[in-house]
Amino acid sequence: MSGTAASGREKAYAYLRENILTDPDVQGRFLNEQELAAEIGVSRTPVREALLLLVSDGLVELIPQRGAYVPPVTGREMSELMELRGVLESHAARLVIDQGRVPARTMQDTLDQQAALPDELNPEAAREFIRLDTLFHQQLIDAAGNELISRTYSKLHVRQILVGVSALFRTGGRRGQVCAEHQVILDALVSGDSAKAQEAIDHHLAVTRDILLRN
Amino acid sequence: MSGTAASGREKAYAYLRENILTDPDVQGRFLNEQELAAEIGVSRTPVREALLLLVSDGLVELIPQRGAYVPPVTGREMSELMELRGVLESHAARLVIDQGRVPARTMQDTLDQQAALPDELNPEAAREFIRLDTLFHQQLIDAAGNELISRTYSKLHVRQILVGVSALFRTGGRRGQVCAEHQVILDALVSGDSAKAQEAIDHHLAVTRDILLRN
DNA sequence: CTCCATTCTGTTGTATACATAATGTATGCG
DNA sequence: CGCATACATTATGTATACAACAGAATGGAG
Repeated sequence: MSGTAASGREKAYAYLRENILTDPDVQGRFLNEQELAAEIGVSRTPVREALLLLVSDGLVELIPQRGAYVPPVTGREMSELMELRGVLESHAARLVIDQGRVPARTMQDTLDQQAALPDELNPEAAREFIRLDTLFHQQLIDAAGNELISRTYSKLHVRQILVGVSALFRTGGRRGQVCAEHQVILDALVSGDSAKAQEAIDHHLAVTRDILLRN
Repeated sequence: MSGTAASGREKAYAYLRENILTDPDVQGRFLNEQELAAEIGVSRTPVREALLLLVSDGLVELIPQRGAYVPPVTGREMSELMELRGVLESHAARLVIDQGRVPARTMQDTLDQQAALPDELNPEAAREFIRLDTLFHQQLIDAAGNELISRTYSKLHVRQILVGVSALFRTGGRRGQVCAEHQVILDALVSGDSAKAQEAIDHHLAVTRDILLRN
C-alpha cells in the first residue's frame, strides 16, 4: 500500500471518505460515532476528529446536538457545480493557450487510458473511469499554474463523485461519449482555439449535467 | 450580542477565528492547545475540534505530531486569490447583467456606507471598512444566484482579510480610491455594459493586489 | 571547543468516563 | 382512537487521564 502512516485520525478519515464516496446509502443519514469507532478499531475521539475534517470536503455537515449528517447531492447543486466548473475550466483553457502551456502529452495519456477501459464497466472499472475523468479535468486546471484554483477545483469536484458512481451504472455506453468529448476539448486546446475550447468544455459539462440530473 | 448559543466548540471556534483574523502575530506560529483552552475557559477537546473546523476555512493547517499551524499569507497566494476572484466576479457580472438582476440598490447602499467612513481609519473603522468592502463584492456574487459559487467565494475571501487589516494601516487615503473603483464597477453593472464591468473589476483587483503586495 | 548521544520536558494523540440533550416509547387523558 | 406528556434510552458534547512522540537541554567523548 501507499500511505500506511495511519494515525488513528487519518485511518478514520480515509475510511469514512471512502465509505461516503462509494456507498450511496449513507447519503441523507446521520453517522453513528461509536458504531464507526468499533468498525474502524479506534475510539470515538479520532472518529469525531475525522468527521470534523470531512466538513472541509463538504462531505458531512454538523448539526448541533445531532451529529454528522451526510447531505445528499441535489439536482440544483449539480447544476451549480457544473456552472462553476465551466467558469474555472474555461479560464484555465484561455490561460494555458495564451501562455502556450497546453499539457497535450499528459492529457492525451489520460484520455488514452480512459478510452482503453471496457465499455461495460464493473464497479472497479467504473471507479477507475471516474478517477481518470477527474484527472483529465484536473490536469487542465493545474496547467493554469494557479495553486489556489487547483485546490479549490479539486475540493469542488469531490461532490460530483458522490453521484457519479451510481449514475454511471444507469447509463451504458457513456464511456465512448465522454472520451469523444474530451478529445474535442483537447484538440481545441492543442489547436490554440480558445473560443472553441470553451465551447467544447461548456458542451461537455452540459451533457454531463443532464445525464446526472436523470437521477 | 448575536449568537450566544455558545456550545464550547463554537465558542472556541469564534474566539480562534477572531484571533487569527485580527492579530497578525499569530501567523506563522503553532497554536498551543491547553493555553487556548485556559484562555477560552473550556477543556482541550472543544479547542481541538474548533481547530479542525478552522482547517476548512484555510486558517489553520494540521501538521502531524506538531499541531495547528497558522500559515502566513504569501504574495503568491494573494496574486492567485485576486485572479480567482476576478474570474468569479466577472462571471457574476456577466450573469446579473444578462438576467437583468443587478442589485443596484443594495450595492449602492453598501457603497454609501463605506464612503461615509472617515478617511483616517482607527482600528474599529478599519474593520468596518473591510466588512463593507467584503459585503460589496459578496453582494455581486450572490446576485448571480449560484449558492455554490457564493459559498466558495466567501470562503476564499477570508484569506484576504488576514492581510487586509494590517495592510490598510500602511496606506492612507485608500478609502476614497476603493470607493471610486467600486462606483465604477457598479455604474458599469447598472448601465448593462458587461465588458466594461469586467474591465473595472479586473482593474480594481489588480490595484488591490499591488497594494497588498507591498508588504 | 565541537559534536553526538541521551535524557528530559512539554505537547499532541488517543482512550475513557461523565454530563447533557434529543429521540422514541409507553402511558394516561380527552 | 388520537394526542399530549412523562420517562427511558441512546446519542452527542465535554472533561480528564494516560500514551506516544518531538524538540530542547544536558552531559560526555573526541
